[in-house]
Amino acid sequence: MANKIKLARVEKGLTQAQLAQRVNATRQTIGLIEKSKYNPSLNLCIAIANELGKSLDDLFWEES
Amino acid sequence: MANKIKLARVEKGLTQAQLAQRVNATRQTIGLIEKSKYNPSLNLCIAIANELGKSLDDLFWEES
DNA sequence: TTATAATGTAATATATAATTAACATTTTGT
DNA sequence: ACAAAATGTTAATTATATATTACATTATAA
Repeated sequence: MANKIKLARVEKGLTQAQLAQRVNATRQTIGLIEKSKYNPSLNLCIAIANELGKSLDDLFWEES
Repeated sequence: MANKIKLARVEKGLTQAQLAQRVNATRQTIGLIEKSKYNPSLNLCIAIANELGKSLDDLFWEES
């Protein structure tokens, strides 16, 4: 699940720091979201999705 | 945007309090999210979506 | 109308997301 | 191998989502 975000980021040719800057977050926050089971805010999720050209479902949804 | 959640909830025949209980939140939190006065956590968004039979995009995504 | 359920809303308290700073480790390029 | 960039990770602090309590207002049904 986390790797979907990392994959989308790398496909865009962005570092964690670059993505963080573009969504007004810190590198550490991006790293934690990509890695462990962080629980980010909806607004941050939306900003990340917009920046990576994906939707919320693309990055954060798991079919149950 | 906020009304999408309210609409989905009413379609399911649930009150704010009932939905809140099922997603381990409070009635007030649900009410504020419906009024889009809050920035809920991803986990809560996912719980709400699952409970209402919708996806994240269905409830929280706006095409930009 | 009257009672009751549902929702709105505000104050304070608590849990945790997110920041900041710092240093360690890994990766990448030369 | 070496240096630089990228990422990992931890501790302390700040910002804010969420809970709790309480009361007000609006809907719904008898």
